[in-house]
Amino acid sequence: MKKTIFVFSALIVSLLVLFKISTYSYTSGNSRIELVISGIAILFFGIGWYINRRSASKKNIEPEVINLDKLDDLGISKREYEVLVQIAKGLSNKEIGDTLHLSESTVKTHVSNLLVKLDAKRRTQALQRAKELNIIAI
Amino acid sequence: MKKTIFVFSALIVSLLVLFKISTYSYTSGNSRIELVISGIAILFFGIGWYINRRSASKKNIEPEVINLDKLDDLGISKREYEVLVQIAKGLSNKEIGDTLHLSESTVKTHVSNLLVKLDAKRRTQALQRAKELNIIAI
DNA sequence: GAGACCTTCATACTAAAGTACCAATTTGAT
DNA sequence: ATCAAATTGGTACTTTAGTATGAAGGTCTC
Repeated sequence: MKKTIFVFSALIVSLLVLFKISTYSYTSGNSRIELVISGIAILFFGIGWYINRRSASKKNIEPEVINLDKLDDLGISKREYEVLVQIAKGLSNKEIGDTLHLSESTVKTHVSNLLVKLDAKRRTQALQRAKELNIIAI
Repeated sequence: MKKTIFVFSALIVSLLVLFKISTYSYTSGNSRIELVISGIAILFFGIGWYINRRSASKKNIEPEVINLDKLDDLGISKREYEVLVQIAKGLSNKEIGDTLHLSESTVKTHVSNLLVKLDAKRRTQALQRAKELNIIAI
């Protein structure tokens, strides 16, 4: 985010400089006008490239957009979802409890509820279902 | 993020307009030059956008190719891999035995070997590792 | 404020999963 | 043909996972 602002600010500044040069060349003859035009062309080519790359890379990180609306449909609560994410990371109930500051007992409760809501018998099946429903990252 | 890009783009456009107005006052006769410059700018912006989009979409066509060569590196046998695939489907050891016509005991042996070879403590962690290594489908 | 959830945790239990051995075939390569 | 690895299966055991049930505090809505 900060980087984006920085890059755009730099672009604006360079634009300012380019236009300043262009206005100079008006008064002192049209000798450098081609240079200015090509500079602007390169600059905007870069801008177009950059903007598209940003939006494209975002799409690549999460090709299937995580559908958080489905969580409501399935009745999965916020905390339960957090547990689900940790399951996907391959953690045990004990480890999930440590990372989320919960007792193993509480994690078991959340997992049990998740299994019912995802219509699964095991946590591995829950992961499979969650992937089908696009509610967790691949 | 998109909003930020939009705002900055709008800023650049307004800058363009401002400079156009300012240069009008300098040389009220040569209004064609600015038109040409801004036209070129827009054109190259579009070109940059388009080219990047082409290269980005090419990458998307083959997002994650399953790397079966890594199976050799990890020493995972054919049968073990078949078990791994069934684990990814969310099946239990008993169910895997039924689908592959094996005893649960044999499945357990394969799973245990898989866990060692994938450096995992649980089958869920094995799935996570296998996904990282691109040896199973997403 | 009563009811409906969510969150947290506990106990006690059953069911899987996983480990550590061992052992008999089968397959593949040298 | 021989040797190593793969495949299959077993027993006995420990560890997780999952179920059932209860309970208490918090939040939000009607």
